[in-house]
Amino acid sequence: MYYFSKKQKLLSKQSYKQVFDNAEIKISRKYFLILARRNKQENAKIGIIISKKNIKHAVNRNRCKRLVRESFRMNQDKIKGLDFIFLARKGLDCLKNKEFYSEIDSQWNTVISRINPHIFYK
RNA sequence: CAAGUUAAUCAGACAGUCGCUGCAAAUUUUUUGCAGAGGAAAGUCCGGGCUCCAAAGGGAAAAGCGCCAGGUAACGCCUGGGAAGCGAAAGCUUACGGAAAGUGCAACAGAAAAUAAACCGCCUAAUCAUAUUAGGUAAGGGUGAAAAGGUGUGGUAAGAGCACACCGCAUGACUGGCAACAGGGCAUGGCAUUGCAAACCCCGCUUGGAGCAAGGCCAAAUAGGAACUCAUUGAUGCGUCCCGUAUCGAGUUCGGGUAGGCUGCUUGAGGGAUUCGGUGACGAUUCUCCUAGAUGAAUGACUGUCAUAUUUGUACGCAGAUACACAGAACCCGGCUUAUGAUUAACUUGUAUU
Repeated sequence: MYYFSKKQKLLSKQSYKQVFDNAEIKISRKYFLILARRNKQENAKIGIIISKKNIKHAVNRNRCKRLVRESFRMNQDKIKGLDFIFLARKGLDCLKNKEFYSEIDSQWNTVISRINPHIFYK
């Protein structure tokens, strides 16, 4: 089952800091930046950061968050045991939903390909 | 049909799959059921509730408001009325108290900007020879945002409320109105009081401060600490100042409150309907409904059908594609302001037809 609860979120300042300080993978694209780091748990976790500077209206910020979360939810079994931080850049809110998904879904695969030598999953 | 004015309503609908937040129930950790953004949730510009600050006291200062009456928990809001202004009209707009309490300012231009004044002009007199000096004048010219009532007749050296008629203005009574105010009616006055109070100011009314990160409870760590008794007149604090007022130093006895969690938290000046009162804002009455509570912050995604708009292809039956405004609750209400897609109704003006 694909579900998404508080277990899959980064909740505290410390856990954010850990990912920022020792990010093993960086994926930079035009509209966003993904940081990733291995954790010692089974779940994958994600934190989403969208600043007011980059996306002005609260409606669009919420929409981006929800779409990123949805994409993460559908792909989470591929990327177990990793902590992510998703940073939005300017212009992310201009994408339509379909374009949005095609942009992000492909990134999970590149994450796997980079991390694959180090990790085994059941 | 076109242009405009004023109100009101809606914010695509339904079904399925996966997911999130809260509540309830079961079973015990997973299921099932129910509920889950707005008219502006926005700007944070006003006004309250609620909470704490020391008993939230007195005075000064400061700030806000300002036609009248009503509504309201309250307001800088709303309703009705008055006045002034804008518009051809429907209608709209207004910081709309006081300038004879005092002070101040009025750029440039202009002769002069407020105890009036005299550049050109007009008139009189003198000199002198067509200009100068002295006086009178406020009709004409020019300047300005603004120039000390207007028009006409009489009058005069020329003129002037100097006099008269009409209009305007001021004051007083009277009439109407709760009042602001109104009155081509009455009396008095020859006209005084130029404008600016969004200059100081005066008058009237209002205002203590800070905010749910308020505040309360449970509580790892670490240092200060709390109660009682004794001593004392300087410091600190009460978020503008003064008055006023609270705390402190020593000894004894007790304990402490940051991370984190819980609470505050959603039943309320609540919504809907009926009847009654009121021009209306609104008030009263009875019945009925319960309708988000997140906290690295839920309310989403995908698919299908129908509906709306645009557009492409049309065999005029339809088929395909695209789009669907402004915008996201954070303690809660009442307003204001700004953003914005439609639809409907009433009214005004113009045109065409009958």
